[in-house]
Amino acid sequence: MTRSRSSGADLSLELLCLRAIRYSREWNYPETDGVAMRTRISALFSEESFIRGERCEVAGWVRSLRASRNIIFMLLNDGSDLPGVQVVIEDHVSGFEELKKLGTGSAVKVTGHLVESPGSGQKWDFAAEKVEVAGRSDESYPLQKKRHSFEYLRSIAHLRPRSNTFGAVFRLRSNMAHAVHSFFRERNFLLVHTPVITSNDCEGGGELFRVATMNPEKTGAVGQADFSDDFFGCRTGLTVSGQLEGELFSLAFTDIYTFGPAFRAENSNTPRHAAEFWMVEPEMAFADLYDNTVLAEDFVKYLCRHALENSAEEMAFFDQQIERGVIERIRKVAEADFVRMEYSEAIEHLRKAPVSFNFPVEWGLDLQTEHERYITEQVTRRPVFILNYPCDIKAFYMRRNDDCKTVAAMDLLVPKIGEIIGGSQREERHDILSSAMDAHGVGKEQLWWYLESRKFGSAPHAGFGLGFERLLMYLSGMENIRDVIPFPRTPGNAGF
RNA sequence: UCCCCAGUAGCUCAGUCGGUAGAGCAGGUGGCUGUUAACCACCUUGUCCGUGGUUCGAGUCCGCGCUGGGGAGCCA
Repeated sequence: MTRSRSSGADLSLELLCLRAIRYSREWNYPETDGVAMRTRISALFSEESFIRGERCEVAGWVRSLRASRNIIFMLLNDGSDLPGVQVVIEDHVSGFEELKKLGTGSAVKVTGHLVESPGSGQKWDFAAEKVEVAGRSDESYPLQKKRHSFEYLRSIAHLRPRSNTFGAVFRLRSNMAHAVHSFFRERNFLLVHTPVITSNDCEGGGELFRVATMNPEKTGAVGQADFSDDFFGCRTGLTVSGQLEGELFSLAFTDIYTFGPAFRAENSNTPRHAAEFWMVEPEMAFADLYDNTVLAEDFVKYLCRHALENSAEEMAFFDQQIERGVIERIRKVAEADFVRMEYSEAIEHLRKAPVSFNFPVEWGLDLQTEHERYITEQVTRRPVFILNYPCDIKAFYMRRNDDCKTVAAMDLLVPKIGEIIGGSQREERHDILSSAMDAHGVGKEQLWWYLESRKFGSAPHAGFGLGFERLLMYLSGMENIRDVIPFPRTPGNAGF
């Protein structure tokens, strides 16, 4: 729907496209009476021809409607921006009396033009010449102009994207997904789509959802089922991570990343966990743990800057409605130098802490949420990498350090959220990886290919995983992961 | 999965000491020449989450269950 023409484009192709658009426009909108095409509301205020008052057509859903005898004010939103546009309908417009009764949520197309608004709430009005009702909204439309609780909005997930908050959240989500790709593309990382269905259920990342075509009512309990007769001929499930396959690609394309869904069948009931979520997982060959922290720091800062610059309207909304000061908080992260701290040093800080913790602090034990938040909120007061954890509390694939007590793991902790990134340098030495798999009880029969990658040109490599939804929570101030996922899956919830 | 809290009209919530159900908003009707969560008048709306118990009587007290929220664990 762009109205500007790129100069270098293939002209004949462009003409074909324009003709196709024209045909489709005539098909879809036979009564538009010479108006070029539908204009997105966000484009209305940024293009000079519309500001001069050129006639055009906007289409969207009614957010609110105020009618008096001779005039109707209709707030129209098409999802392209937060405020939408106020459509002013005067009594000469065809169907005026019927339009007065139009319900909130109705879908309408309006032909008209921008005029400067004499009112005080907005700069521009859209003066209607013609209003077509595409779809009326029933009087039971559940979204009201006043504030709803997020809990209630979750129960109407089919309609909540039409609310201000979720409009902002999902525009931010879309922008940040693009930012993830642009960050890695600028650095010449290869995007790899790792499989969603996997046969290795021992990646260390929690319970798998089973994938099968067999009918459990006929074959009995899954534990007794014979998977050799099933579709894949073996036990399969939904992936918990694309990392292992990502490593294989990094050993061919050097720098790669995956960005896709991951699934965990854990019975987690917290505001930070979902059964289906999206992960960003870069992997770099010929890179060590330090390189990994550099990439992670650049990545997080890039994403913060991107949100502030490219979702400024949404960030201003979050700052006002969701979390006061969120813009300043994100700006500080974008400018901060992240701290790098050894696990052992973190333990020392915790032992010396003038506060008491509910969980014990001792070298060899994992850091609890309360410990992580103390470090990043009280000790460093900025994002901090915790490096080189004891091997016993980390996954089998992490590289054993020379002290034989720690592995080259890293967690990035940020104020308010805690862990936002987890990663490591990978064990590239065949014999050490082999014994680590034995020690962790990881089946080599299933992961033979992973182990074998260490036989043919194995190289030092490192990578990390960033939970995309946790990033969105961090950027927006939204406090429940269910409110940054379009249709969230959590225990007992897959209804939409 | 464990601990704590909550569930009353379509939504947000009030409901006193256990005495028989309320407000605002939404919706409906009418009014209003420029509104801004419009305003004014009138009107409609209840399995008080379910279930069992205590009691002359339960929205209110007790048990169990369901759902939601917060915290913890698991983790991203």
